[in-house]
Amino acid sequence: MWVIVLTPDHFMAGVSTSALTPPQYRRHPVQRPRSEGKRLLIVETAMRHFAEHGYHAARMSDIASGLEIAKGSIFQHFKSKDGLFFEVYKKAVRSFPPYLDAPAAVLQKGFFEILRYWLARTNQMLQENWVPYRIYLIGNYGTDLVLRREINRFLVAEDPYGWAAFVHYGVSRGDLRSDLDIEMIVSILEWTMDRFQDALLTEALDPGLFRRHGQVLEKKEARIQQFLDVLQRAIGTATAETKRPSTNPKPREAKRKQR
Amino acid sequence: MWVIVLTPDHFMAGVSTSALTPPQYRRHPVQRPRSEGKRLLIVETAMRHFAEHGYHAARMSDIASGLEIAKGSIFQHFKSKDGLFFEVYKKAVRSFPPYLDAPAAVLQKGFFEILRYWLARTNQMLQENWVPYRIYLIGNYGTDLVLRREINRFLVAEDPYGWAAFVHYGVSRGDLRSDLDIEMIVSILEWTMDRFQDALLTEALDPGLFRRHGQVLEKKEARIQQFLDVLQRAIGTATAETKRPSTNPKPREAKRKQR
DNA sequence: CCGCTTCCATGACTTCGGGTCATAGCCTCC
DNA sequence: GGAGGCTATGACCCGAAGTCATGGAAGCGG
Repeated sequence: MWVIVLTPDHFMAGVSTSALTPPQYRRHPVQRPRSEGKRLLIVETAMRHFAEHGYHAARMSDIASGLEIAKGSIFQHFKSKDGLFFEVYKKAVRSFPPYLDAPAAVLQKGFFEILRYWLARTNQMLQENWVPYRIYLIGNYGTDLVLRREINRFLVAEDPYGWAAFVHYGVSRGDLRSDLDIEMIVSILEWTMDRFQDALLTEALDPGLFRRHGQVLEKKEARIQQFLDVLQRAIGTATAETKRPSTNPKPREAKRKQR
Repeated sequence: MWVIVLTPDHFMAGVSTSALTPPQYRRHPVQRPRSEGKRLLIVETAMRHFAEHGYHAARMSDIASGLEIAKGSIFQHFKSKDGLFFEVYKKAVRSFPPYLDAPAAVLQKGFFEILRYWLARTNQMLQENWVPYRIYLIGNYGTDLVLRREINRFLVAEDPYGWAAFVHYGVSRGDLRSDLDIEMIVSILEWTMDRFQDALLTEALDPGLFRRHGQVLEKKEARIQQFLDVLQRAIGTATAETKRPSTNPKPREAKRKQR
């Protein structure tokens, strides 16, 4: 009944196109090298700018002058500011490691220990690599709904964290309940992990962006433990083992019974 | 080490001030009636506009002409577009019912049944009242990070859904685990409920904004059930009862044993 | 009833930044 | 070396947020 005004499909036509248009150059079978290289340069510079200033405060002219090219040139590579940011966002997100990219030793320990591994590394990874994380943050919470829509489509399509594979791994190991829709498990994980990591991250990246959790590193370990405990109960099988490594556990073999 | 560029405290000075400045009028003890009334009118009109067009596409001039006043006038009431939207957002969010505002009959049934009650009503409430919900959506995902920051501060301060009280209620009834930090429970709930409702809502409000969950009403009931089941395991006590009302249950009394 | 003060509405004006376009240069291939 | 089409350029446009000097209205003291 009400009118939803969202610019329809053709909105990001420029963006998607530029991403999907391989070489439609004349009859050259080879792709023009310059073009791709330039695009990449622009994306890299733009990423820094967006990360430093946020989406709205970033100026196309600054990005251009940072590259010592004309503003207009950027618009020949990327249809719009939105389009450029979208490319930046994709690049940033693609640089994140999938969950299953943990060391073999960690992989063996099972689903929740893998989660713990990544959560514990969150801070470190952030500090080594803050730019893409900030882009991720900006993309998720600091743009227009229209762009957000496009971003979500991308996330669904690419699943950069590899949730699907990871959850299947967990289910096949018997670490995760098999009586739930996979979809539901993935959703729950995405939602909570995103926000939990945001909470961990933004204490450093953007204090005050997210609610609560005022404490510092001391409690961090404990918080992660508690969070994993909750998750384990929610979607894990009742082996009740990964849950509390009371002090520091060793009995980790029985777990391999593979459901 | 890296530079976080966020306009500092004085950023929304105009906004906060305008909200916090009661009557500093001359020596009239009474507040000027005109001013408040006008502010309200503007906020109401602006809310419709923002809801219909989104944040960026909403034009201050349209809002003004919708009210048949000059654009400049709006800027005398609200320092900026951001400021106006923030007021709109606050008004929208304040109009939502707290969780504990369920009918007494529902309240008796315990924490998770209250959740179920509200989830089941989500669609209905949306349709009766889509404007503030859309404002909520826009505020959460469709603005700048700077604004988002302010919004979060507001949400923390006001807790419009009354999570704190609601969770305490749940704990005191023995519906919720008491071995977790209250903070953790509240966070988990906020995160998942927000997103779950978003998923339910945006199917209607903004298809494609959120990931997955393609199905329709048929499955909705089942999804709610599954979601509550997961939540129950995660943060609920093991009374294991609220969980599965197998078909359509009647035995709802035993629950009152109050832990 | 008159001047005075304070608030408020006005709309023309400024500023600023995203996006455009005609033009010129350049590269590759024939 | 000529032709055809990519690509860079920067002056330009346009739209929208935000400003400001002005005039008017409403209350107050006398």
